[in-house]
Amino acid sequence: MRSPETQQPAPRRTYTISELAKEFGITTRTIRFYEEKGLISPLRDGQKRLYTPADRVRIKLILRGKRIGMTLKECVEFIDMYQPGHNNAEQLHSLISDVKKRRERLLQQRKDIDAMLAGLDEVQNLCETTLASDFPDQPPNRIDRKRL
Amino acid sequence: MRSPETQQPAPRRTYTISELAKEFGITTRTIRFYEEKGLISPLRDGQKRLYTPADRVRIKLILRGKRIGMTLKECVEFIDMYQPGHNNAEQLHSLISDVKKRRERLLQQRKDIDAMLAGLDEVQNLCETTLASDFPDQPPNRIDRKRL
DNA sequence: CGATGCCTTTACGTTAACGTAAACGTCATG
DNA sequence: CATGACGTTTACGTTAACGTAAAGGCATCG
Repeated sequence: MRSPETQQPAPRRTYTISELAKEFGITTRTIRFYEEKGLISPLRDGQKRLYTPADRVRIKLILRGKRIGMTLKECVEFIDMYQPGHNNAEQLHSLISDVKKRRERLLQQRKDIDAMLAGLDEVQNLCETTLASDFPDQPPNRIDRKRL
Repeated sequence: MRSPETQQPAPRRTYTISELAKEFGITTRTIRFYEEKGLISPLRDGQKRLYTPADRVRIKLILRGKRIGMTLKECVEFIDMYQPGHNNAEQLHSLISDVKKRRERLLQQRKDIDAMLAGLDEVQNLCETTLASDFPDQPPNRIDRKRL
């Protein structure tokens, strides 16, 4: 054999549907649903689905999108931005325009989040100072002693 | 008259439903729906709804929550954190615990957003360098000249 | 006084994103 | 060879968040 120790760089693995479901904390139904909607296209071993590392990444990206409130449609749109496939100048300009819009939305969302985080800080401070002043030296695990 | 020029500090205004709808770019149906779900409770002038500045703020907060993917239920929960109403130590501790959980989620969301923003930057750079190298000196507003 | 504009309520329709159940194949294992 | 543990397809159910339409009240404008 020529050149031993020259195996593929590693990502020669595949995943079953339940492996991925478990890893991501979702159901197999959800993964099949994403396929049904064209978000992923796993290989097949006979009947059974086989997921490549690339499929796994797509799912990861989908879930990331969902966490910030994107619809599945928006998730695909976003993921598709990464794929080249676009060639001519017009398409490139259009893509840049899309990128800019997306960025604006993301920046707005980050503003929203920062505002909410600030609010949470206030609330927590208020709670803690109230606790410190109204219930000083509260021993932990004190039995419920209501009024008097 | 005693102490003239001593009127209310200003927020003596109210809003109609369509005023708010227009301001926030939503429909009156949406606003009524929020009321139906108990998210807001406007005053009435006979039949007609009258919204106070406080109502307006609540709507603003709801929309902010929605922008980052919160459900309406979550929006109310979040808004309710601001309201005092909680008195005893147990409730305060519980509230602090809730605040911490919310903060974790928000921080995760911000991570997600930052990652996506980084991705967008990459895509845009790629587009622009491709444009610069493949289509140098492209005059702006060139008339559509397809093939030859 | 009829049309227009804004408001109301009631109620059925719609879309997204799955959940849930039924009914079946396939392999390994006791 | 029955029994799980996993996989499959098909199909109907569900929830959230409104959309849309029907039918009507009240004021104002020309």
